[in-house]
Formats: sequence, structure tokens, C-alpha cells
Amino acid sequence: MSKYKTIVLQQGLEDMAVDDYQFRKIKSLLRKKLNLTKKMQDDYDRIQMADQLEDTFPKDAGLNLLINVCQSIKELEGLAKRLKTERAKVKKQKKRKNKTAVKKGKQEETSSSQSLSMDNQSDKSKPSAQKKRKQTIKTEGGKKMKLTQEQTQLLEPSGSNPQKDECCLQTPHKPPPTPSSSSSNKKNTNIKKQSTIKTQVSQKKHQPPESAATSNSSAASKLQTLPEVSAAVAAAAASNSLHQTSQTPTETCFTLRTSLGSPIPLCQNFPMSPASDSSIHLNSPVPLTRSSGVQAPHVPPATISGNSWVPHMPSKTVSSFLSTPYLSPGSVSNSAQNIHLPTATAAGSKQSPQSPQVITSRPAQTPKGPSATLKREAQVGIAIASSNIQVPNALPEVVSRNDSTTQVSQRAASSGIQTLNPATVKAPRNANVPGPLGTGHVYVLASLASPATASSSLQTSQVLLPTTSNSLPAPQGSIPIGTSKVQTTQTHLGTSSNVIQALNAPPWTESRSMCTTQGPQGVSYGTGQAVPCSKEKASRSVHAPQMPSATASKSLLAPCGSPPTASSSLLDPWVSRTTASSALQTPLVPPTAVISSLSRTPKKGNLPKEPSKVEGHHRDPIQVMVLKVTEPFTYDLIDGKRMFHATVATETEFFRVKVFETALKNKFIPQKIIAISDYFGANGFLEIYGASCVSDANVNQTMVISNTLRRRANGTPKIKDLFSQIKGTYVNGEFVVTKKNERGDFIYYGIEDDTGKMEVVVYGRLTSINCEPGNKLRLVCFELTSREDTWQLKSVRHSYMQVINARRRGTQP
DNA sequence: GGCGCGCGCGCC
DNA sequence: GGCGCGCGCGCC
Repeated sequence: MSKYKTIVLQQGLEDMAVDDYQFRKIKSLLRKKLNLTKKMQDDYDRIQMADQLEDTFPKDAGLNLLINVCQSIKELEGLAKRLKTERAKVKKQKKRKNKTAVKKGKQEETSSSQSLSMDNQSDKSKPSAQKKRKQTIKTEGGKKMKLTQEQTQLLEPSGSNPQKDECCLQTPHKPPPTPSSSSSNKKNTNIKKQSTIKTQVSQKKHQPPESAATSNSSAASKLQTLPEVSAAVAAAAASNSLHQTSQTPTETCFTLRTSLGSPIPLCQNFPMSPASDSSIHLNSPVPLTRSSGVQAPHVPPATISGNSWVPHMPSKTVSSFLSTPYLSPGSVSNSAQNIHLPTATAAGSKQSPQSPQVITSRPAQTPKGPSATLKREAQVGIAIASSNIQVPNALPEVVSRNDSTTQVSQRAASSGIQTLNPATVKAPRNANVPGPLGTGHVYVLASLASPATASSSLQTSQVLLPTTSNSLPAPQGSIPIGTSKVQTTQTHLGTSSNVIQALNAPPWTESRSMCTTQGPQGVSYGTGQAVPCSKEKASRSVHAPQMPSATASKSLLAPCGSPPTASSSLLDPWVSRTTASSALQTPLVPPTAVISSLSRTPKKGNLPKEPSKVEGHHRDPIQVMVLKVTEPFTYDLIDGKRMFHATVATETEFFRVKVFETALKNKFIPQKIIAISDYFGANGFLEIYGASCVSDANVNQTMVISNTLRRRANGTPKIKDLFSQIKGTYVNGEFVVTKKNERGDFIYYGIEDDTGKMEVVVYGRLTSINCEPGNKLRLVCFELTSREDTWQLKSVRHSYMQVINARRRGTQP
């Protein structure tokens, strides 16, 4: 029954709703009926499962059984309905030809009976297949709905519709195969079990009247998913980290491609920027994204303006985090679990921190302070890493110094708040130095690093950050935070963001800040940092916080110790978040206040000079103001694929956006505030695939974007400054054309400004745009690269080019 | 405490 | 986008 098989595989097992966790659950539920051995259960991917179903139930390829299973899983009820619909279609067709169709009413019975009879067949049919894990990172429509309902204010329209899933569909990014993937998975499962169910929140909304019991289980599953996600993320990160050093994320790319290649109908429609773009670059770790995003409801309201940052996931950082495990596997795993646990408990809280997109509260400055500290820390870590050695000894001292408890509090606040900091952007670029081995050490060092060392190294750290540093700083800061709060979708987000912040740390200069920060960081963020510290050196009082089991964020902070009061206050917010998603806002507020008082105000927060980078799939809504939009254009002439670019900003950072749904042009109106509830971060862009991913912000929503930030977001970089950026960076700007040279299929434009000159290389569709010397070229999404001695801006798949100030008008294709 | 620097901001 | 101002910070 090829038709049934097709439904089972492509519309069933590969449905976006069937994330890895759900898939495993399905395997578990079918274990008996399909006679799955333990190994089969662990190893089988979706295709193999489809084969197994087909072998066991040749009549309908196991479709009925699959439907039954899906019906028993709350999250998959929607899928069950869809499958029923598909089954009905096939039956109709069959009726015309044969009578074979089974009556719908008896479907279940038949399936069960079949299963019983067929049991024996299954085992051997399949060779130990390749373990391709397709982790289709898909979220369920149902989850979203829940979210939307809860969050009505923010997300209203977009989320509710199951179809929205389409937005996510693209996600198909698979987590790169981690070396230790199997182990990690297992861990995840464990974690899941342990994790308390935050699902309750989700449950509230959607429970289908049908089976309360099922719903509960499903809820639990959802919760569990979070850990998975984190694990997956970690795995992905780990893999990434390995590759990152080279900067060519071979594995990541591979995975992406495979995902693309795999027959996932849903995905096909969506352009996959990572894949599509000529170069994927380091950041690709998209795979991290997950369905977990569902929890969006938690999203804290406006209060947490700072939070907007959270989303950013410096993939690198994440990876680094992961990498640490390699150093000390045993310890690492433990740490990982710890991390997850907190998340699970706090799951509700997680989201809130992340989502906090809410820009409304402007306490931007306060957030900045914390962020700065974080950054510093990161730097320190980096610096240490570079120096590598000896730092550890210093640690004790450092710890003692940490009078900066206040700082800790700051961090905590900041962690929640600032994920998105622009700083992140910087970090990636710089990173060239790969130091896989170093990372582990670094990691430890960072936590321990004495102030002195840190300060000395700081400058270097900047350079180092990208490669080595990534791993180090990120893990510390990011992990803990991420775990505690974010994890679901965000897991990566949260973590990454944290990481990012660290990396970002703008104030390279301040040595002292570092010292203080260090101590607190580890503690405050707890799980993440703690883990590393504990593993290797642990014991220190500071590290103690690490241990914080899932339960109390407070405990974590406390350990940090110095600033009990402040810290406690900070923590509380988190706690509250965890417990009550609704409460999120209030909690947030206190932290910021605390922070401001405690921390030395950083003055003016550092406004980013470059767009913030986000990695992975994010479902927590982010509110942004639209600053700039291009016209929709066709980037794929063959398939007629269209998109447009946009620049959006929060009060503290800005983002470049690729919108692959041109119908969203009516949402992307300059000066308008919108909520983006489902997006992917890749290569420095936010990518939006579905019309439902963007909604209008609340009417009352206000957002003040400083002129400085606007200028930076819309401005043209100086050519000289581009020379100091890493290749692979995507550049926007308007440049005066001084030369034009057509060679073969390429057009080379010489561009220059008062700081230097370089070359624009145009290939493909954009060569049809007529631009002559003297004109000005508006470039969007051109890739910085170099050939021999000349720096170039190269057109890539999603590049947009426009001639301005030209007598002849060249427009986009 | 003075000086210089970097940053954000606002004016033009 | 350029320029000047004010602020905060770090250095001496």
C-alpha cells in the first residue's frame, strides 16, 4: 500500500508535530506491537519505523495503528486527525477500485488485531539501519495554540492556528550528529523523567475533552521535550564547536542538507536560508531549534524590555558549552542533567526570560549594566582561555574578591534580559581561533580565572572569543541561565543568548569588572557555570551553587553568596517565573531594580554597532520596531521564490530579517511595532517563513528606538571597518560605484568611500541590474569575502541590490 | 583630582 | 550622516 505508507511516513512520522521526543514516544508505545528490540527502538529513524509498520501491517502500512497512537498522545491529536483525513481519502479511492477499505469505525480494532497477529514478523526485517536521526524540529500547532491563548496579548492571531506550524516546518534543521549523540539522548530521557512537569500551563488550554489521562501524559511529554531540546542543542552545539574552529561547519551543513534532502514535504516549501545561501558559515547550528517553543505563553509581558536579547543564540557559544563535556565526560553529563533539571522545573520561567521581548519597559540602561558585566565575564573567560593555564589557581582569590555580589545579581537580571545583545555579533566575527581542546580548559579557567589574569587577557580575549572563547564564556554564563529559564524552544536561545552576552562583553577595558563578575556569574547562572566548575575544580564555594538542583534558583544565587539580599531578590524573580508564568512580569521588574542599585551603572548601555545574531528556532515572541524594508524580490528565478529583507530593532539592538512570506510586507511597515513569534536565526539573520509568524503589537505598545541605534541599523559601514570583520559576514549598505567590469557571468563593481575601496561581485540574477560608475548601489545581504588582496562583497542567494541616484533605474529582478 | 577617551545623544 | 556636547569611566 504505497499510499498508506506514504501517509504513514510523510504525513505521519515526518510531520512536524512529531519531534524527536514524540517520535521516541511513538516508538515506545509501539514497541510491543512492532516487536521492537531495544536496539531497534533506539536506533530506528522515521523511515525505518515506517518500514517496520509496513512490514508488520502490510494491509495499511500501519496507518491505523499510527493513528491510534497519535490519538493517545495529546500533542499528536491534530496529527491523528490529519491522518484520518488522509486515510479517508485513500479509502474513497480504493472503494472505487476495491472493497478492501476498512470501515472507519473499526479501524482501531483492526489495527490492534493486526498488530497482535503480526508481532513476530517485524524484528528482523530491518538491518541495523543507518541511524539517521531526523530530528525534524517541528512544533506542534497545538502547543502554539496554547501559547497564544495564554499570551493572547502578544501573540494573538498568529499562534492559534495549527497551520502555523508551517512556519516551523522549515525548521527541519536537524541537529548535527553529535559524536555522543546516543548517550546524550539517553541522558535526555532521564532528564525528562526527572523533570517536573511544567506542562500544566500548556495543558490548561488545550486539553481535549477526550482523555484527561492522555492529556496529562502528553503534557508531561511536552515538558520532557524541553530537556530533550536542550540536549539536542547541546549535542548540536558540541558538533558545531568541533567544526567551528575550521569555520566551515561541515557537519552542520551536512545535516542541513540531509534534512532538506529528506522527503519532508512540509519543509520543501520553505526556503532554507542556511542551505540556500552559498555559504553557511559557522553559525549554522540551526538544528537546535525545537518544538519546545510551544511554551511561549510564559513569555513575560512588556516589563522585561531587556529580555529581548535573550533570543540570540550564539551558536558558537553553545557549541563550546557542549564541547566541555568532552573534556570530562562523566562530569559533563552530570552537569548537563543538572542543568536540564532546573529547566524542567523552571520551565515556565524559562520562557519568560527569553520571550521578554517586551520592550516596553525601557530600563534599557539597567539591563545594559548587567549585560556589560556578563560580557566582561565572557571576555575574562576568553582571555583566560587564551592564556590557558594557571588561572585556576587564582580562582580562590577571585572568589574571595567577589564582593561584587551585586554584580551577580546583575548578571542574573542581565541574563534574563539581554540575550540579544549586539555584542554577540562581534564575538562571532572575531572568532577565528579554534581551540577545541582549549575550550575545556578555558571553560574551567574562565570560571576560576583570577581577575588579574582576566584583565590582562581581556584585549586578546576579543580576538580569541570567536573560536576558543566561544566555548568558554558561553558555557558559563549562558548555560546556567538558559537552563533555568529558557529551555524549551529557547533552550538554545536562552543558553545561547547568555553565551552571547558574555561574548559580547563590550567593555573590554575594565579589568576589575571582570573579577567581580566571575564569581557571581558562575553562581548566579548556576547550572551552566556550576557544572563546568564543579566538574573540574568544583569545590570552591562559588561553584557550590552549581549544584542547584532543578528546584531552587534561589539556592543557586545564594551560593554566589556574597550579595544575599540582592541576589535573593534577583533569584526570586526567576523562581516566580518558574512557578507562575503569569507572574513573570513582576519578577522581572524587581531584578532590574536590584540590579541597577547594586551594579555600578554602566552609564549608557552599549548600543550595538552590528546586528544581533540569533541562532536556531525561536518561538518566544519578540517585539520589534520595523526600521527598514526592501521591496519583495524574486531570489530564485527558477522556482519563483520570493522574499524581502527588513531591519528591525528593539530598544537596545537591531536585527536583520529575511522574510520569505511576501504577504508579510503589509506587516513590515517602517516605524510599526510588530511581534515575531516564530523565527529562525541563521547567519546573522532572523528568518520568517510564515504569515502567521508575525502579528501586530499591542496598540499600547511603545518602543523608543534611539536615533543612534537607528543610524547604526540603517547605516552603511565604512569600508575600512569591513576589513576588520571576518569573512562570511553579511553586509548591508549604500556604496558609490567607481568602476564596473564585466567578466563572464560576473560583474565586478569597484566601490569606495572615504575610508577605502573594495569590490562588489555580482553573479546571477543581479547581473541584470544596470549600474554604472557614478551610481550608488544599495546592497543588502552581500557576503564579505576576499580574493587575493582585495576585499569583496559577493552576491549570494538572498542578496538584494538596488541602484540609487542613478539616471537609469535598476531595480531588483 | 585631573585628564583623556569612548560612547550615546541631539542638533544640524 | 556629520558634528559637537555631555557623561561616565579609566588612567595617571
